[in-house]
Amino acid sequence: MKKPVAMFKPLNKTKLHQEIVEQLKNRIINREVAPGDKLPAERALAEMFQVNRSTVRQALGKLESMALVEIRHGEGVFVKDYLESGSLELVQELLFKKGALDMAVFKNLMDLRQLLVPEMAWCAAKNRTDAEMEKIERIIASTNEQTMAAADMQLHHVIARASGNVLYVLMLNAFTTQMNAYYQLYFSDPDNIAETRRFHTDIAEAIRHRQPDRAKQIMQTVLASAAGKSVKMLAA
Amino acid sequence: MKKPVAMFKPLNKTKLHQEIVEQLKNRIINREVAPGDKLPAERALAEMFQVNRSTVRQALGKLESMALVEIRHGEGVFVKDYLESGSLELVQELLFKKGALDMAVFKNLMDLRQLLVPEMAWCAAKNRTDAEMEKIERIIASTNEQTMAAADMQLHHVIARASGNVLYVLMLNAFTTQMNAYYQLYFSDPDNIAETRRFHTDIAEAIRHRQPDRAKQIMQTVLASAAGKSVKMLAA
DNA sequence: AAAAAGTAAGTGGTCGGACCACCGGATCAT
DNA sequence: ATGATCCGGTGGTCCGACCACTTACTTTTT
Repeated sequence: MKKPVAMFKPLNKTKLHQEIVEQLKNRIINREVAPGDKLPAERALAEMFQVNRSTVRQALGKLESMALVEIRHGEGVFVKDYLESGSLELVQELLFKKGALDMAVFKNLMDLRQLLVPEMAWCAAKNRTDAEMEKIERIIASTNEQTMAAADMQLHHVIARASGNVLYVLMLNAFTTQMNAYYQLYFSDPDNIAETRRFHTDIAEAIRHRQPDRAKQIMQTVLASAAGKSVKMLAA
Repeated sequence: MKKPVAMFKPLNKTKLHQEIVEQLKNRIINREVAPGDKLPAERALAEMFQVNRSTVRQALGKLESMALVEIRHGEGVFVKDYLESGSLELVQELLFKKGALDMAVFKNLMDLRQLLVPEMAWCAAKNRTDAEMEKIERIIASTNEQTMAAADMQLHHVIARASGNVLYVLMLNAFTTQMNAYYQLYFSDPDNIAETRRFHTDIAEAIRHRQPDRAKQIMQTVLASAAGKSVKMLAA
């Protein structure tokens, strides 16, 4: 398989059940259907969407594992309050609630990042193994302007693993997955690329020398700077 | 509908697809199948589990939304590395990986809690509305020894909402959902119930008077104490 | 010989239609 | 009233068929 370098991106071959998930998810998150409401029966939904019942069932199953609905055998499908039970996967939906990016949620995300990631770096500087240190340096060495976005994500991931706390890794995954668009915007500015490169060498050095406080401080500075710039860029 | 006070709890009417999810999930998390491995075809799995293919498909769909597998049309189902992509829902599975509670993961969880929850309280004391304050006091007023566990969870939830950061709420959900067993153990000690009651009035006062630093400090103290006790209780 | 086109087999995606399991309310018998 | 029974609505599972996509192999063309 050859890699299409600057080829067109493959079209959305949206699967039917995915589309159903999207529609229902949006209506639930936008509160067009209230928590506690009963959804139409599977057979009725199938009729409405003009698809087979098994397709509807597949979609409902996914909504259930997102804790957006509760399926009760013999009774029906009921909408849940996602603020009561929803999981972190919902971040992406909340970020783009009414089509546009919700600035309040974005700031929430930045705040949380500002809290978590520096602490993560602190732990990494304290607990890292030599193998992990090597991996960090390999990532930094083998990157260039084009791949900076990917490298930055990888680096964060390795740092999370080096922290010795699995939960940091899982948490980072939840955010990372849907931040691509934002990363692309951020790294469209060459200044940011240069700054990130500097940051990478700095944080690597702090972790190499096992200096938790310094690693934490570097992260704090960089994130604060990045968050500030992002808000400005997104305002435009 | 009457509330069954100390009634028997409903039995496990395990659905077939749930059981399939369990089996596959465990094998993946315990690395019995490696990331990148191809699972048997749906038709083959159906044969092995002695169920219909649609049941298998339902299970695979759930595994996919947990980011444990990747389903590629025309190719097959492939195991993903949950550390690369898994979400916070996996906490429960990791906690009980080989049947028993994994102490390392439990400590990870406590660490994360110690980082997040005090910050959450800080924000709540800063941003709370009067309506939220009322809700807090209502919860505290209407609780007794029996309902302390539930009240504590509710309180945390309201504080999360009062923080003004949706992500705290979602994050708390991810943990809260599967902490019932732990809560039950913790509140089996009357001393802990009494201490929690004191804590509730303290934190409420700090939030009422909008004293972020004090709220944070109270949370830190209480969580540190609770974490310490828990580790001891679980060792037994 | 190399490249292109075609073909077949394997796999996930959707379909429709059937039956089973479960719940809630109405009805009936006591 | 109380309990038993029935019945309609709903989710859970099953079957077997066909469609859509991918891969590897074969054939044809150049």
